[in-house]
Amino acid sequence: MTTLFQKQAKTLTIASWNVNSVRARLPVLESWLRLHNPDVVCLQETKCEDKNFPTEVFSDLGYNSAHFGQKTFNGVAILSKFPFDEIVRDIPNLEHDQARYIEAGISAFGQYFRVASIYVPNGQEVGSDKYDYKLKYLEALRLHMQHLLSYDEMALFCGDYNIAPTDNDVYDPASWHEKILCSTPERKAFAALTHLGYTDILGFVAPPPYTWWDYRAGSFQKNQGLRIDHILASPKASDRVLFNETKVDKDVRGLEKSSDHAPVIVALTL
DNA sequence: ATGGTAGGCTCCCTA
Repeated sequence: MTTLFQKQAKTLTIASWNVNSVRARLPVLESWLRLHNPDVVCLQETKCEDKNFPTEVFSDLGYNSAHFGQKTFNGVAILSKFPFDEIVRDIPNLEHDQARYIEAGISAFGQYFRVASIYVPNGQEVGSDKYDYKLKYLEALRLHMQHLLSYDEMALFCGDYNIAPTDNDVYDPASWHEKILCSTPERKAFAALTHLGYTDILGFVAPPPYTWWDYRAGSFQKNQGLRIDHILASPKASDRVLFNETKVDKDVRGLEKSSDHAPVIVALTL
């Protein structure tokens, strides 16, 4: 028997998945959404313009969608069972170049929270122009996340950060030593985000769950993976995280025509 | 030092 004054705890599930082309991934993505039915989904590498985003497929599954895309490369989206109160495309005060960041304010069960879907540049090779761009991008992201901390909200920054935070997140640390995704400046840039006060939610799972396996050389079959997809939670959000329901859905990576990344999933109690 | 696969799109780039 509940009273008017008793609040019922609700669980909110949020998933993040680099799908490596939303249109190529539709069969796998659609069946995965039907099976897991997460409340909010952050997608990266949609690889299409807004006009080609399959909005109807997701609305048929009960999702509102917000997409920020471009032709051929990059592209990020947020799907939500709850309506969007606010949508921000691109990191504010960053000169627009590539579609890699979208953020939404969402109200669920009478509570407001913020979710961002992020696709950090890969960087290609340490010392390259693309590597410099990656580090600049991470600094702009840090400044934005620092600013948002002052809002004191529940906030989740989900996506493909293209950084393995420690050697524990790499199948063969010796062969990846100071290579792209693992170099010290990249790791310092990632640590700078957690040092702001955000929690790397998957970092508490043991053993560290890999989220990406190269398509090449049978990496998945040999479990030669890296943990590069992350969910960073603000203090108010991390207080609500159900850590035993935090995971990577490795199974879907083994399906035919799947992405080279697996989805990461977190649950919050509201 | 290089190759291996996948996606989008053009005979190559990004990952």
